[in-house]
Amino acid sequence: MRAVDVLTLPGRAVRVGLAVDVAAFAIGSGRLKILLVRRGVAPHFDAWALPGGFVRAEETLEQAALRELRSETAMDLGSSHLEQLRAFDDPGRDPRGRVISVAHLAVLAGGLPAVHGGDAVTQAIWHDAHALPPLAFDHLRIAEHALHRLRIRLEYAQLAFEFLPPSFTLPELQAVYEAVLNRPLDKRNFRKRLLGQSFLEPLAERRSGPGRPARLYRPAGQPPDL
Amino acid sequence: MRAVDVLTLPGRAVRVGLAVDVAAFAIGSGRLKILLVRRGVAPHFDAWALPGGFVRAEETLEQAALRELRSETAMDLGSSHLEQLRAFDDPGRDPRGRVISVAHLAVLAGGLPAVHGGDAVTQAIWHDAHALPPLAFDHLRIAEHALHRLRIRLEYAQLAFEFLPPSFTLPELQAVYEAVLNRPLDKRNFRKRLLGQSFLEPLAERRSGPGRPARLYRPAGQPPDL
DNA sequence: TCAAAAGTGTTAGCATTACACCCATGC
DNA sequence: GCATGGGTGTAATGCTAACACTTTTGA
Repeated sequence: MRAVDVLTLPGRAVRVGLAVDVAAFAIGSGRLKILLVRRGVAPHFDAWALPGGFVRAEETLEQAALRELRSETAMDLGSSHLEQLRAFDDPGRDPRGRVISVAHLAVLAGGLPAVHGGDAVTQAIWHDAHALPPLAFDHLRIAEHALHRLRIRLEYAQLAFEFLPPSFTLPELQAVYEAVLNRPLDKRNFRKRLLGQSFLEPLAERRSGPGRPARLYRPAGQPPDL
Repeated sequence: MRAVDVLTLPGRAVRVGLAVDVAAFAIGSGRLKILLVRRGVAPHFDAWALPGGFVRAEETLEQAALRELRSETAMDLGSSHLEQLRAFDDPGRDPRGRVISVAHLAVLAGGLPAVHGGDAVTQAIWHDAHALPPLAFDHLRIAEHALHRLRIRLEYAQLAFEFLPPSFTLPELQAVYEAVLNRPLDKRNFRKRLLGQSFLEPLAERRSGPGRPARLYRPAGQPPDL
């Protein structure tokens, strides 16, 4: 690949800091959680924030997002869903000067992965996504934008599956919808709607526990196994 | 405001070129048009492209988009709709090196404003948006993304009004929908749907021409005049 | 046999689609 | 009076929302 720092730009072209921030969601105890870090450096020392940081010259925005998640929270996104939201560019959003941040939405499968503080961060926690504390920079706006997009994707794409392991029961899927939308749904209507569109493929096995065992499903359109 | 080029970034932080590109749409002859420029400089000399260019240190993304539109096509967006789409960051999208472009969607009111070539551009034209020629960089992807967003906004927000002058007739509004969706709509169903949701406020006047004069409307929720 | 959770149908209201004729004006 | 485009209603269909009991298992 071409060297990047020799990029020749027109005279007045930008020397702007480019950052990424990530709103990472997961489900824990039936509630929607968002990943927050406590900043260990200025500016906004000790404030809660979304994980994120500056993009390096040789990486894509997505790679930067993955790297920051790993270094700040010790969490590996693996094959989880990651999508770009938009750039936030309010002048004054960063007291250090002109920094534009490209926000991302991540969705973690299968509960709350362990996280802990790392580079430039003293803590990393999963916080209730419907009751956010004050956040550094414009991260509250970013988090709200991310939640909004998440809800749209839930209805519109099949993003709910991304919160779950490869196979799951319908009550588990319904719990995801309820956690993200933050309201209860009718069981019969939910099943009718989800099974009606053929996004789901029933599996032979069932999941047992207390009560009647539930049928397992997986997202349709996958090869039987791999 | 703080000086920007003295921004101190962590050692390995980015020195990436930051650009904006604009997919600007308008309606002409009942068809959806998109604004294209013919490049007068390398790279992609002489190729068609979306208007755009590098962001300067002191401006926002939106200001950069407006400035590039003005300097490349001599078009002033005025109070027209402008919204950000997303950042495009494929490594290799620009042969000069690492350049990330934040794409924007613009909607022009009241037909096709005059445009002509300007800085670094030999021509500016309104081209049929449903039959795009090959475009420089990844601008075809950007244009398709913009068209997709435009269609979503049409149904979901009230973006159709942005193509029209402050007051307009229902047949004019329907023509906007038909141009953007690129298919005919039923007149009765269209009127029922639009008048049912109370987005429209009827005005006293009518617009005359050949045939029966049409009632004028304006978007609801505006003060009576200003 | 009891507790716990999974599973199952019907009805009413609402939105969407398809479809054809009369109305108001200018020339 | 005729050409031009604006304006109007109804019936069928599909989707959404509300609602309560039975089934299957483990303890």
